Amino acid sequence: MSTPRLRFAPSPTGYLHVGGARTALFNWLYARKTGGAFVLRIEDTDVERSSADMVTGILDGMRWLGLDWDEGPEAGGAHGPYFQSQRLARYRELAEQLVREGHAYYCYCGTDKERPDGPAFAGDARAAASGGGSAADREGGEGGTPRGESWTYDRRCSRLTPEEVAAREAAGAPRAIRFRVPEGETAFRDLVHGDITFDNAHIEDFVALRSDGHPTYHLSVVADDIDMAITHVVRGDDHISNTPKQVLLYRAFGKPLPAFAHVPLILGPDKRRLSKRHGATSVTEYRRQGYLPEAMMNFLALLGWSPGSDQELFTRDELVAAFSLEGISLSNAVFNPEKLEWFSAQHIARMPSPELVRRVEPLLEEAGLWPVRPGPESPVAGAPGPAIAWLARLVELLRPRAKRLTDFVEKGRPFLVEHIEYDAAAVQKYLSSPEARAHLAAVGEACASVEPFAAAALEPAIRALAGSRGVKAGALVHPTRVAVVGRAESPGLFEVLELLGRERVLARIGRALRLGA
RNA sequence: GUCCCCGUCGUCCAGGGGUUAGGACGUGGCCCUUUCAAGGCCAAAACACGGGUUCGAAUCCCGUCGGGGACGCCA
Repeated sequence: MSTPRLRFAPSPTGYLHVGGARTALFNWLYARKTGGAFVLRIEDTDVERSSADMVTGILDGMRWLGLDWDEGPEAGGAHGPYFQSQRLARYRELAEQLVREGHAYYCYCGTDKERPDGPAFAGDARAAASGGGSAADREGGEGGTPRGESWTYDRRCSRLTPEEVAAREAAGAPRAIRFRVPEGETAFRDLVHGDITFDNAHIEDFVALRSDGHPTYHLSVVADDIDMAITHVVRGDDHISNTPKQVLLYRAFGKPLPAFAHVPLILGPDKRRLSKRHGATSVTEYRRQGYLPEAMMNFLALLGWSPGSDQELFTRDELVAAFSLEGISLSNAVFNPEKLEWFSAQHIARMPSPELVRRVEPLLEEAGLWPVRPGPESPVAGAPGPAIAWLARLVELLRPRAKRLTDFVEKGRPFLVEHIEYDAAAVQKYLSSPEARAHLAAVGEACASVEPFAAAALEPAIRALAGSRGVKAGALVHPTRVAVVGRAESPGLFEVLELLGRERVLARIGRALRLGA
């Protein structure tokens, strides 16, 4: 077989959500693994609900995740255009071809609500589900004999005489094009689920071209997948029941079927399909929350796919190397934000320092914390080397307890502002007693003279001081921590002191001493 | 309702005729420790149910139940 060609075909009626992102990821992984092409196609035939902003958002989300496409918007390609709204003539041509060849017919029924005599259906699924419509009702109607037991369009327009057609055309009745579903069964092989067979009696004569000339989903995907030479259709399980219609279309066009692979859906904690009401579902939202894109990719890849081993942490390249369609699981998966956070922490822990600094810096800038303003208490003032080197030290100090990039902003704040805020509870707990304040004052004196002002010298000095004062080191450490960062938690105190520098440490201890005086 | 898909710890995955049913997240405990994390160790925690087939079933078959999805001139 020629090289694989895969595609991700979102409709720009919303942002890129995690389900779509994972579908895109599986397609991308397979394309990259096999050296095939990854095509991005925008399915914007629903003019009402599509918007250019959504396209931009989806593209941004893809880029953030690192899912680059070989053909599509902004990339071009030999099979364009890649916006369905620019391919309308092609769909019409194909729809007319179907009619010409007897695979489809004109339908003048209009939509359900447009018809004065109600649905032209042997039954109405929604009404029946809510208690309406008996079997007797269904079978009585004019021309309405149910084919099989499903409630499908009664095909009344397929039986129109030439005179009736002429009359409707003369009256200027809007017409859609409906596909004529043949008798029999439609089967296809799914790479994930195996062979799947549908009785055609359950497939209705679906609309291929709307009366406004726009194609429906079934026509446009098949037309595009044929024209774009797509070899593998990897998409959500929710498309399984659409597939027989599309298979019928491929046959009517006389084209070979692509390989289908339907991947399980991503569910919310309530086991229902993940949606807005489950909270954050857009990829952009996770980006905003500070998750690393490589963590998101890693997490998403393992939702519904397994390498067959116990390995969980993967780099992008490792995923590409390990990926295979055989590892896709059969059952739906619940999205677990806590595990995502774990992946994020793990990827932060493994990221090379310069890269991590490069990611943190813009967030600090956005928060107005970087670059630091010049001044006597500027954190980098007394520090050796360029400011970026100082930032790298800060990032390394914070790294072990960072789960997201935003943690560097929040936990880094005391190191980047001149006047820190004091947490009331921490002050109350560690700085309110006279003993604590006396200890703190003593630490201040020690800090004024210890040489060099580095963790390696500070630690023995402060421990010795604790010994001479007859207390445990903690009795000095805790008040000092609160004094210099304003909180009860921080990285190791001695490293904190060193990074802060003598000037700022002494200033903050002095201020803390005056705090409740 | 009809059709389709699915069913291993709370969650994500491994296993797939004979295993003490494995790993990870989360949870609990312990260790480390100046705090908080991180890290290390330990623990609790699952084969939906019922029939077959078989010497033997979590694994194969059937049924039941449960869950999900699709039934638009949405995609």
